[in-house]
Amino acid sequence: MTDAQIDEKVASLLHQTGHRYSTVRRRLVSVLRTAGKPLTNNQITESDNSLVQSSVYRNLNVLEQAGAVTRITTNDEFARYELAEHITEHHHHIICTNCGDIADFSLPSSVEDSLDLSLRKAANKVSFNIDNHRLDALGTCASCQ
Amino acid sequence: MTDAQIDEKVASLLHQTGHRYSTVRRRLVSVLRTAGKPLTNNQITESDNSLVQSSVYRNLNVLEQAGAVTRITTNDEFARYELAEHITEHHHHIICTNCGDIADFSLPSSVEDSLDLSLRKAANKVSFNIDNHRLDALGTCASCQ
DNA sequence: CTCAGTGCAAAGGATTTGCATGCCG
DNA sequence: CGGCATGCAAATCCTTTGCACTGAG
Repeated sequence: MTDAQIDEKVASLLHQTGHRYSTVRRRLVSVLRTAGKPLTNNQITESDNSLVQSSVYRNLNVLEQAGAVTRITTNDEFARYELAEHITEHHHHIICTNCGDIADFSLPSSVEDSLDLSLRKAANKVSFNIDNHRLDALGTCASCQ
Repeated sequence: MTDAQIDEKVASLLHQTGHRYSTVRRRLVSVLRTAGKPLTNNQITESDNSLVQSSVYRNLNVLEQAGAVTRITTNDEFARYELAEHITEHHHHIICTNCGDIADFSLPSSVEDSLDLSLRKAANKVSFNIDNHRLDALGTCASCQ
């Protein structure tokens, strides 16, 4: 998706939920798009220091409810945000268990498919409805090795 | 693993790291074993109200560093703990996105194997060393549907 | 104009820590 | 005994919220 297409998509999502695509929200989307990986609130305000902590939190929540960004948690104490998958595409994360840094990756669709099938079977047994899955690889990044 | 075997294993892990297998720690292990799914600090103190919040936190950290329990985070605001996989066995979680409740499940080993292989390939591309993976299914539990 | 959005500062809430006391090895 | 472990209360720190002001439509 091009930058313009992303903007259009996010604007549409926001308007559908009765929100404006304000300057701060545009900057947030821009930072997340450029990063290409999930960012903490701190990483966001460091990337663009015109942004204020509380506004970032508030707007990430708005964008999440609009379906434009996704909140993810690793095992450290910070929540991270990335653009939603219908804006980027389905992917997974490699998480550094030492410093918390994240890289994105994708799986062959054959693997995704057999995974989906197995998940659906497993969910039946415990009476859950599955909407989605989340697969993370845990290890150490290049600079922590 | 039988209860006695678990106790022995945990005791060994603690002693190796210079800790005692105290009464509180025994109760913690007992609660986690009985639950059969990851619990929050609150769920733990509710299950055994002889346990005190701060001691539970402190001892979960000790047990985690000893390798006896694993800390996991869903997308809600609470950390959860379960017995480590070399005490139970490799498994995954189905997380209710509404109430945060968790159920355990396992995958056919054929699926696990192809997954592992794909993960290793993907990790190479971004110079990560993979230790482990984490696969969660996200959906709604029976009582939230 | 008007109301959603913003920045600042203060409040919330899960988790951690200091300290005096208790108890295992 | 000696030091790790515990309980209580206070402190931390990420995140949320109240409020007065600003700005988009």
